Amino acid sequence: MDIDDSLGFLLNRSATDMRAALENHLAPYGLTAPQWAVMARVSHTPGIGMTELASQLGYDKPTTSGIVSRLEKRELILRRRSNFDQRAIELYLSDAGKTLFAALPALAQHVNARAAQGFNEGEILLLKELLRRIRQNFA
Amino acid sequence: MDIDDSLGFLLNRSATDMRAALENHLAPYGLTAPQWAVMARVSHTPGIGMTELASQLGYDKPTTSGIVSRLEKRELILRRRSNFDQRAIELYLSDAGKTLFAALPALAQHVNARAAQGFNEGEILLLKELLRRIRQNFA
DNA sequence: GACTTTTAGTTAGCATGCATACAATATTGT
DNA sequence: ACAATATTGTATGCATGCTAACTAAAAGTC
Repeated sequence: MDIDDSLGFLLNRSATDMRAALENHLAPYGLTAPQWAVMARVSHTPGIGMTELASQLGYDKPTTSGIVSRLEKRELILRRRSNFDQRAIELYLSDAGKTLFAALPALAQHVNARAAQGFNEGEILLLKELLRRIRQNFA
Repeated sequence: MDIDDSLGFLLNRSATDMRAALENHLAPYGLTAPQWAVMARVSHTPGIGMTELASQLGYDKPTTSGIVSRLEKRELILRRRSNFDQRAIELYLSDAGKTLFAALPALAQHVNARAAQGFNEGEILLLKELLRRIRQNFA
């Protein structure tokens, strides 16, 4: 049995390929895919906390904290202490972060469209459904 | 649109989940998934070179070289200079490596079976086919 | 044969991602 | 009120996985 016939290999490679395509578009802006994902979530939900952000991204907290720290160092994102819970922080895009994020073309759509080349609508939905079931089996 | 509805997210997460399950089984042996994959390939093709190994695994050469180095440090794998090409190396499992690899239960099958729980044969084949087409779109 | 180009592999640097351990604050139980 | 517990976030260490830059040896060109 050939290695590139295994489900794990195919999942790994297709995920990596798709991510690489995304990062190709992000490179001119100096962003990585996870950084872009963080900015997208914070842009969508200003004031989001670290735990909720990590949960939405599917990362653990240390990973998410690290990505946020690198974005903070570039002054694209702000950590603010919550007034209601001294442990919690609220995340916001800085003005520079908002400007940069607004300047990004519709990257996700573009990469998704490329991934879906040659597929019909039903096939994509089916693929997503199968992937969700795979995840369920490991939950 | 929810983030966990995107194809990229689903691919990434299902690949990570499956890999985590594999590493769960590998942990008692002190191996990671890529390390196991390297040992499996070298076991299958003794004397394989670094470039060919990297190609089969879908990694680049520096990544593969690093994984091999960590296995070599644990004396599970051997780097031998080729007699025909002074640049090339040939990879072999050490005796300890062979013993360890032989002691591993049929991990891939086990994890694959778990991933495929609730799927019929056709669905798995279809999923693999869809993933191959995704990869083609980014090739 | 000398020169150029390829090819095999490593080194260095960076950003994930993970597990573990920790500090600080909130919450709960009594 | 106060001790035990849970929760929020960070620090650390490690193994990927990538790009870019490099060395050494082989192959092609003239």
